[in-house]
Amino acid sequence: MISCSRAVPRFRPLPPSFYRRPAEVVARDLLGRWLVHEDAGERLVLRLVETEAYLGAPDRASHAWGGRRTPRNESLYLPGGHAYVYFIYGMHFCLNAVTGTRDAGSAVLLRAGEPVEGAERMRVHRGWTRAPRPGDLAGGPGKLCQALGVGRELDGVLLSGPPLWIARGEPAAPAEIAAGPRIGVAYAGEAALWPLRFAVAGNRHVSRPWPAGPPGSSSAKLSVNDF
DNA sequence: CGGAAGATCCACT
DNA sequence: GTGGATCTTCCGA
Repeated sequence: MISCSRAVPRFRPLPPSFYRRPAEVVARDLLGRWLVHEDAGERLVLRLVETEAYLGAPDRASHAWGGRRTPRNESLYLPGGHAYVYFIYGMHFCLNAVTGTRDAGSAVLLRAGEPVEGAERMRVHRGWTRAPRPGDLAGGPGKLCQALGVGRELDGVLLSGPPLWIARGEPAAPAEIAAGPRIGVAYAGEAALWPLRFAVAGNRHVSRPWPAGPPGSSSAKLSVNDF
């Protein structure tokens, strides 16, 4: 039999060229995509519902602010399409997709996802004994990594195939994308207010309730070019 | 070399 | 809504 069995269209990875665009563009375009981690024969899949863009040197909230370069954030300077994983608060990991060209220092933080496959395994990873509620498994950057079993060993890997990649999935329509200020970056001054947090409007798996706005408004019209 | 802060999460009041 | 956990990393002295 001819080996034509390589087709895995359902989990076809996004190409590196997808990531070699501005972080705020990639952050929007990642919503609805599938984040896949394969480990020890088990496949865990999340549909991304919340992201944040970090713009590099000009962005005070970014680990690459002012061109800061240390052993810890070295992979943040890889070409777009690589993973940047870091350890924070003494107990959590956060996963980013690096964007732009080599040395740009820009990335997208993957903040929340909705279980698509392997929810039972994610529940075990997260330590839940009872039925989790929406957001319990991957409704936050630390939770997302714990649910998928992502740690520092994946720092710097290419996100275009096993063990960790992002697949085409079901991209969110631009009209259903909400934008707002990023979370946990108050120290960044004015940059903290830039509308670089994106989510699928109304999705129950986001990390936090969306900032109060006019009822029914998704602030989808907020332009990232306005600052 | 020491101190302080951190792209978080959870339990508790 | 508030505070504690927990420890690596970084910067200033």
